[in-house]
Amino acid sequence: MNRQDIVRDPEASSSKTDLRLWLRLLKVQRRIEGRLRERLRDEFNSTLPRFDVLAALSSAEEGLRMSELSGILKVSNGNVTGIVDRLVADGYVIRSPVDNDRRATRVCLTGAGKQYFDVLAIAHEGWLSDLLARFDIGEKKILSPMLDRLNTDLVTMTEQDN
Amino acid sequence: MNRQDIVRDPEASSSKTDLRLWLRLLKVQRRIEGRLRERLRDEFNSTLPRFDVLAALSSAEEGLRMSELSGILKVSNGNVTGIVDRLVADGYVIRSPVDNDRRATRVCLTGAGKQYFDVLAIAHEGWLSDLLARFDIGEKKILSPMLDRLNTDLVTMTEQDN
DNA sequence: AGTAAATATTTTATACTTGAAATGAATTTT
DNA sequence: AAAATTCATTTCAAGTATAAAATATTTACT
Repeated sequence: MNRQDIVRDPEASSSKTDLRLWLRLLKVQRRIEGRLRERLRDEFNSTLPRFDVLAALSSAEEGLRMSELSGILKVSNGNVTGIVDRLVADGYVIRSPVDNDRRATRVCLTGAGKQYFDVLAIAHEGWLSDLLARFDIGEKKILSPMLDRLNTDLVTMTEQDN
Repeated sequence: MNRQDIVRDPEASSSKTDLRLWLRLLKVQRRIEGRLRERLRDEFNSTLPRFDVLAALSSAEEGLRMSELSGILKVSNGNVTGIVDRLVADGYVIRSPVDNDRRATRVCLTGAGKQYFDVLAIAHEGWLSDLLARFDIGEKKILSPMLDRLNTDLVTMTEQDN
């Protein structure tokens, strides 16, 4: 069975199907992300990367190290440095030293940051809820765990952390 | 039925479910995109935005205007200007005037651009195929059209073009 | 203890991205 | 036709993103 045969058989060759699947996923992701970014900008004069950092910190009672933040958000260290710099300037987060390790920095929400994020989070959840309102509830129940399995498979393929 | 009741009823309140769905989609998208970017950089010293522009042009026999490009890729006009600038500098695309409209610019692949993209496209398809290899084939068949429907619903909600 | 290796973060260079303003050209209105 | 509007693109300012180099610190090894 040579390459030609593989390509002619719709069952055996899934690479075009895979490509289409990826492009569709990307299209959905871009549309949702674009909408969320637009709302954050227009209604809160904020951005998605800022929101992501605040969200990560808000689920960490004791704050997070810079490297934990970049690990959770899956972005580079240097990137987090810049975003945290701006959030510090705005008074929403603070950097503090870590006991017994002077290399590391702990980043925490300030009181103002907590208050601010609580408002953002409710709005964010609402926007998402609105965006997905027309999508069939039954399909959601299938799609969500399927994406979770896909992610698990990807983790296996890429041999990285979850 | 007040807000508390809604929140307590797992069927009636889907905003948490929607949030989880979005976060899962995002996680999958970031992982795949990260991998593709890594490969493009390591194996071809290129980037995803460049690839996207070349891909769009490669399906357009007569080339595309700048605004058509940004429309297809769903990125801003100014963004496309920069990426095309670099592709022109590399000799992969050319800008040419459009008859009867001196405001517009047509962007086309050069011969070198076509050759280059053909190589990239095959590699790209292969990487994707590898990444999705472990994901159940039956699930793919369900997931792909479901994402398509989700996109359609989103288009309705956001009242923009497809 | 003293050196080497590993770790956490920042800095740097470059590229991508947006939204808004600016420019130049075509179309519509008066 | 002149003026106003719309349109296509570029420019600009600010923010986001990566990879790689630099810095500072900690841990491991001898």
